[in-house]
Amino acid sequence: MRPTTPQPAVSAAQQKAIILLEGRRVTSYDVALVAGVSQSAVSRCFKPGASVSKSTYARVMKAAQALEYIPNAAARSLITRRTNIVAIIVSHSSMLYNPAALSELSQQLNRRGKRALLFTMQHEGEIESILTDVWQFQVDGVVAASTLSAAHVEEFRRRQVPLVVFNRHLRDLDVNSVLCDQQEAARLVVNRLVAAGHRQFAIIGGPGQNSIARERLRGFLGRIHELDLPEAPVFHGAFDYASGVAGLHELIARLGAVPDAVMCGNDAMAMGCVDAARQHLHIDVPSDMSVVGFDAVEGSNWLSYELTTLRQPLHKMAVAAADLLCNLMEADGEVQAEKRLFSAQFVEGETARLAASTPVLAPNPASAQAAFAA
Amino acid sequence: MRPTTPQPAVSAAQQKAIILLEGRRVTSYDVALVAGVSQSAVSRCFKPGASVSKSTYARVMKAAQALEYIPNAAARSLITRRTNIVAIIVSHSSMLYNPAALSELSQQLNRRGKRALLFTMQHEGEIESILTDVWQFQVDGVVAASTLSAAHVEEFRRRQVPLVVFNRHLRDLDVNSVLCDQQEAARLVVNRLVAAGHRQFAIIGGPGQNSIARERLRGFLGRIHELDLPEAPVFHGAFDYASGVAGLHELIARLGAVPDAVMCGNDAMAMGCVDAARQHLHIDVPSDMSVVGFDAVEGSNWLSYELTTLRQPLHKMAVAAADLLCNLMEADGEVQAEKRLFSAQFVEGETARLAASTPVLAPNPASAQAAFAA
DNA sequence: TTGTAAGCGTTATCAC
DNA sequence: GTGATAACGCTTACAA
Repeated sequence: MRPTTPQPAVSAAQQKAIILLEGRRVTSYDVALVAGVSQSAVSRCFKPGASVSKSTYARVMKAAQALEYIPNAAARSLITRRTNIVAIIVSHSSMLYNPAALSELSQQLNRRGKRALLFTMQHEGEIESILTDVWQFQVDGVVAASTLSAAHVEEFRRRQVPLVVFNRHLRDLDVNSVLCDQQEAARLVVNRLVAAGHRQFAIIGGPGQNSIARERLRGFLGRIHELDLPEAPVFHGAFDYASGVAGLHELIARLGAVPDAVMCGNDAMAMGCVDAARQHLHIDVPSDMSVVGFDAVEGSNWLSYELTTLRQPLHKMAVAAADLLCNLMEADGEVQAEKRLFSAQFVEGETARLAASTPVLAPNPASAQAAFAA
Repeated sequence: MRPTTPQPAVSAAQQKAIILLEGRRVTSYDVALVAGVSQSAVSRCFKPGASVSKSTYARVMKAAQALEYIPNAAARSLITRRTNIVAIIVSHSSMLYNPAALSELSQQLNRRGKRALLFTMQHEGEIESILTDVWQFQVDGVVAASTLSAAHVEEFRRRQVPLVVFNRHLRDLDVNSVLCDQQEAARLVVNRLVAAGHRQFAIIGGPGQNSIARERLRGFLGRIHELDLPEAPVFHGAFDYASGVAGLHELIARLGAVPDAVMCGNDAMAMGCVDAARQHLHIDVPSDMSVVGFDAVEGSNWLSYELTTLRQPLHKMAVAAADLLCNLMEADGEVQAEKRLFSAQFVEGETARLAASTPVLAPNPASAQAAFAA
């Protein structure tokens, strides 16, 4: 009774020696040689759901293991036209100030079998060279946590590369996006503070070229205007702690008085503002002045601050972005652009005087006017 | 006088229509057709330093621009055996607690024409599937900011994939690494505190499975032992703020007294410790107790903390890692493994009582003994 | 189920 | 300088 499985044509050790000698990498052809099957049989064994007999599969896998064979993704993607790579474009600053978003995104993509090619952007100008590389690498899709021009968005469409914009409001552009409603959140802050009796506001905003900062500012100012409150001075900061410190000093100088509340474009600036108030100016926060931040970053809830701030549902947003992108990649055709809008959650904290937790004023302008008319 | 340059065989618009119709991507062959040259001429135009005549180059580039042609990286790397991709393997936690390191690394690689394929690791177990993908994508090199086993390191060697380990001390492994001397830094902390009269220490360490945390702890304990100081109780935290709070409470309970100084495995825990001391236990920091952190993260120098801590030269380290990796990729052969060791810088801050800024005790054991003997 | 052979889109070699 | 032509390592009809 001799074995039904034929002896391998070449021993694994022998073939491995040859490969090492020739200085090349292990290919499916090597595995085929050792397993005594055709090269295409090897290929089929690595394709889930292909029709291969149990015995061939076993022989191939044994040979593959012996040779430490791993399929070459470049060769595969050349023919399949899929790379399993998703590009993530992210600005340097959002990486430093909001690492959680990138971390969540990468994780959600991994979970769906995609790997992330990371593009970090220092200046707006870098976007061109980044996009060139994005096209070169033939990524399956892109998540952009950065501002894109209409021309760029159009190029994505022309090249048929699925794009999801993460937490940037691209006004008037028909583009898939996942975002948190920054204006709504900012308006909510004003409403909550007004309900507790604040009237004179001051604002420490983020960088003017940052779309999130602009949306937040727009929300603050719009709501203040709607409610006919005194004009609020604005300091344009850089999203860092020092801007919060400098901002408070300048705003008080400009107002000639301590405002009822300072609303900040992010938490780092809010913490700078709180510290400047307490330690430089001996203003009691929140008794004499309220301070509100944005983002609920690591550290905002620590005992020394317990900042009143807003939390974006980053986890949900990352899941939504990954889902949306994967759907687009499946569909492969033209799909109606979709925008998924999330709401930030108010974190009461201890740096703002607040009324009962249910806001007296409704969060949207129409019903707010109704409330006033009544 | 008719033009010397022949008319294009096909107009760009025409060819573009065909491509769109066939639903394929633009290839160098399309460009060749439009430019009226051979495909290999097109290829040469995109290879820097190839020999092409001015006029051919111009015609090719014009056609390429008209068709929005970008070379396909997969096809290129199939033949050149270079992908221009470097994998960065980083643990989830170091991404959250030290985003600057990743940011610097990605930047330095970009500067050298490499793109970063990001692998984030939640649990140690994921390393296997990550490495499988690393081999698949045929990356040119890997920067690992995570612990690797000897077997993994050996696999890198077998597969001839250049590896640089970033800020992990892989004991007894012959592997290229760039790291900050955590033990030296920890010993320096003890020295500085002892010089200012502290004797009874307590330690809030990081997670036991984290190599950096272990090194720091080893440094603290080793120096305390060498100096014959009272035994220091150790609390094992999780690198987060809450561990700092809980740690201080438990350490005081265990000691039955307030220690002279608490040394922490990172800044988040140190800030938790400072807050717990000041706000829960009404211990004055630094008059009644000193607290020292590690890493000098964003926030450690804010007014509410002004933490005494240690700064790793992350920028220099990222540059060194990128340099080292690029050299390895050039060399392509066996090179003696290199370890580049950096020193952390002491940040005096305001949470520790310190003597004159020059430490009385020398930082290394040999000379310290000499000092005692004298 | 399995093997043969034709691509995928480049770069590299080598005549001309 | 330029154009054939042969790789690179894989997937996928198609035939057996």
